[in-house]
Amino acid sequence: MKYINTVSGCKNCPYRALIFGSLDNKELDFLEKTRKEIFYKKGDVLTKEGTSINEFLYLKTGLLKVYKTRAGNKTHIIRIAGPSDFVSLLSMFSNDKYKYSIAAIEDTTVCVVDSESIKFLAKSNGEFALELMKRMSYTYDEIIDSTYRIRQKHLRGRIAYILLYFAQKVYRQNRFELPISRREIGELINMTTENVIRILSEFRKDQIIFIDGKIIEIKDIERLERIKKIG
Amino acid sequence: MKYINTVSGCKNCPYRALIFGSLDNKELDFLEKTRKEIFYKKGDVLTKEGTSINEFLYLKTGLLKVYKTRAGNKTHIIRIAGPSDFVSLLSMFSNDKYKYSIAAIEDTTVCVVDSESIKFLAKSNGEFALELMKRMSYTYDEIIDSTYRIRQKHLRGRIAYILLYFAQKVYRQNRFELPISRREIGELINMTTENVIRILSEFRKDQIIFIDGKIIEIKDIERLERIKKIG
DNA sequence: ATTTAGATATGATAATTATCATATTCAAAA
DNA sequence: TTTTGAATATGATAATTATCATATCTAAAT
Repeated sequence: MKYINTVSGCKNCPYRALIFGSLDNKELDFLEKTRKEIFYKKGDVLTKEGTSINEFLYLKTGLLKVYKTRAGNKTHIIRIAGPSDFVSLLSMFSNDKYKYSIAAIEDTTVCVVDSESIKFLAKSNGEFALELMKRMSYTYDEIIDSTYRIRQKHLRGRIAYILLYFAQKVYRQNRFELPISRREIGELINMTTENVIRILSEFRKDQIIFIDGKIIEIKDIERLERIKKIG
Repeated sequence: MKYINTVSGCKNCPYRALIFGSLDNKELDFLEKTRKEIFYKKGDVLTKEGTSINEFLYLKTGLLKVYKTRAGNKTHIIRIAGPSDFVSLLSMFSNDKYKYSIAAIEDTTVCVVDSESIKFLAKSNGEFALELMKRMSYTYDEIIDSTYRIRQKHLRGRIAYILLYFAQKVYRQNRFELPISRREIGELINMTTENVIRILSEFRKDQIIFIDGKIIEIKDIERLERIKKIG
């Protein structure tokens, strides 16, 4: 991680409206007092499950994974978070310890403000509190939805789901570089590493995708959509 | 459903401290203006996914299931909610439509207040807003946690999990009546009805449980705990 | 009282997925 | 450069789970 010289503050931040829309300039000044902008390299761990929550994280650029580690070192990736996701909203208001770990899966820039400042503003500004709740609830609902959606699919359907997720939601391109390993894909959509590799190979043989290491190109998106739906 | 004559108000409610601890008497009076107490019989549907959220529900006695219906009439039960659970917190602040359906799986009494009143108080009373967030976040975290915990277990482990859940968390007795059918158990822990029945029969043959229709008695709790852990 | 639909029950079989074994490639560290 | 460990890859097999078939039981509706 590396501190970045802050170029511009919250007031002109393109993401301001997403969550800080109800804060006035005075309140933003208050937030900025504890604000830091931090750069994390791919692979860096931002927070670890069980450690104290002191900061409110706010993703500007890059990609993070939110995950949980269970007995036997088994890891579940709960979600992938991108710009405009409010990744530390989870568990921040219910717990003083992180319930999830967060790591960068791409080079990432985050804004960090003191979590007590956020709580103070939530207390004093009801509009802001409602905005936080809205965001939080939306984020959680998405997690639950995708979990149940994935669990009813077969292996091929899950791989189709995750490839389309990266292509459509994250990179908005049919050709992209996977930010995570085959093992991590398995941790995200609940299957073994071998089967992730196997199904990807199947898709390659069926000319649905092109693979070169972590580079994936979707060649037959209709077919992939169909596989996602049925299986 | 049936309206109940309100005997005592929020001020003396045993659950007041759980979520309304930060509201003063004046604010409680405000809430009580729209407050109704409603009785639902087992099987009654309280809310349906997709309909407008107008009320804030607050479970006093009984048991509810929170569920989602997918394409092909496939149902997922997201959670079982009991007294002191704040069942309509989910999606209330992110959406004006329910994201989940709710039905009574036992005779149930709920308090209902206008959702706009709750939002008004959240806006004007920051402490209350934080309490709501805390509850909401806690509830969501529990759902996510149990989902991931269940999905890594085998069938026997899942049945052990759900039996111990009812015995320990819901009824606090080794002998209890299942509030849901075998099919619904499957919808909750992700397995087919046949396999739910089969594993229950296995447990009966192994003298781990006694079964008489919906009545279950856990005879060998240590063994069940072990099955829950390993499988 | 009879019908009927749904719930419970069990066996046989098919489908799905994990595990184990082994090989190769790749990238980081010595 | 060599070594080493992790990631990718593929096949064979075992384990797990779903599906299909069929039967009985139960409770609600006629």
